[in-house]
Amino acid sequence: MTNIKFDSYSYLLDRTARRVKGYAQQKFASGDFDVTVDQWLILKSLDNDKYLKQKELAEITGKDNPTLTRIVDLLCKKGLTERITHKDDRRSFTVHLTAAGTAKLEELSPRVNEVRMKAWENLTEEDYEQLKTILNKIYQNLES
Amino acid sequence: MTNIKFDSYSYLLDRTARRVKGYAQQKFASGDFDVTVDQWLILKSLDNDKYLKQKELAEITGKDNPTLTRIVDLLCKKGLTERITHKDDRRSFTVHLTAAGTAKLEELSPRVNEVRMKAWENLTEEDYEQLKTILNKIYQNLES
DNA sequence: TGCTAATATTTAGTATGACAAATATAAAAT
DNA sequence: ATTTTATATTTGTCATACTAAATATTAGCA
Repeated sequence: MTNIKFDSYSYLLDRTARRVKGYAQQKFASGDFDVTVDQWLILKSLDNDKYLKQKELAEITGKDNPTLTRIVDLLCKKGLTERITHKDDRRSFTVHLTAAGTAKLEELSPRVNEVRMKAWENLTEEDYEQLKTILNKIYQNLES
Repeated sequence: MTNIKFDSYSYLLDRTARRVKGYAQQKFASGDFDVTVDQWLILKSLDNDKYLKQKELAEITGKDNPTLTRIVDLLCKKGLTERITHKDDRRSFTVHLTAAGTAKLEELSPRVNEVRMKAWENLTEEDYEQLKTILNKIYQNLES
């Protein structure tokens, strides 16, 4: 018999993820962070790996290419990142942080962590580990 | 010290939820379900409670009012639901399934469950329970 | 070399999601 | 009874997703 509860689990997952993102977005907005949650994710990725092709950035952040293009567009318009033609492959752009982008990252890092923490209150270390494991299993179940 | 890992957990949650929804959406599309995942959620809610005000539907499905209005617009355009002026409150509409909507629900139910199951393969009963508990804790941490 | 297939990015179209403001109606208050 | 306040829905705007198609460039192969 097909089990009906999986549909509800999917809904629960979706709802929770939306609330976590929405809560952060509200705090980002009210705190005048001047970036969205998704834009922040790109900045952080570029802090870890200084020069990334958009393709790689998309891979790392789990965004598709069109979405990534638009987020990078917005970040460039804000002067936080810039596109540089890839030296070996003229199809590609390398994206990296500008000085302003680096400054923004420094400025926001502690404040973002502050905001992010709220969702995870009252969870034990074990909860984190279990959640991580389960989410990764689900992710892999749907791989390609 | 502010703990940096909460930002990654948030990302992991977001990424997983997007993949679960995206996977289902792909199957919905390739199987010619003719509804989106979110539209399906509305249909299912209307199957549980036959006559709901849009406000109530929004509450139940966790959508905001403008989003709900638009999803119902699409469902009505497809002839799967209809809006009826509320008898006591002319500000409100009551939404309910048409015959076509009921038929669609019958037809898709088993196929949706089939699709939804995939994400949860290899998870134990205990995993489900833990996930549910943890997600609900997170949800409540961010309540209003 | 020249042709074909693959890859990186962008553009276009539709749907969702959040927020603010507009509209219509109802309920509360004076 | 009239004014104020609250509620239900809609509309507008921007950002994010996903798909498909367009463009540019590179790589592989006959």
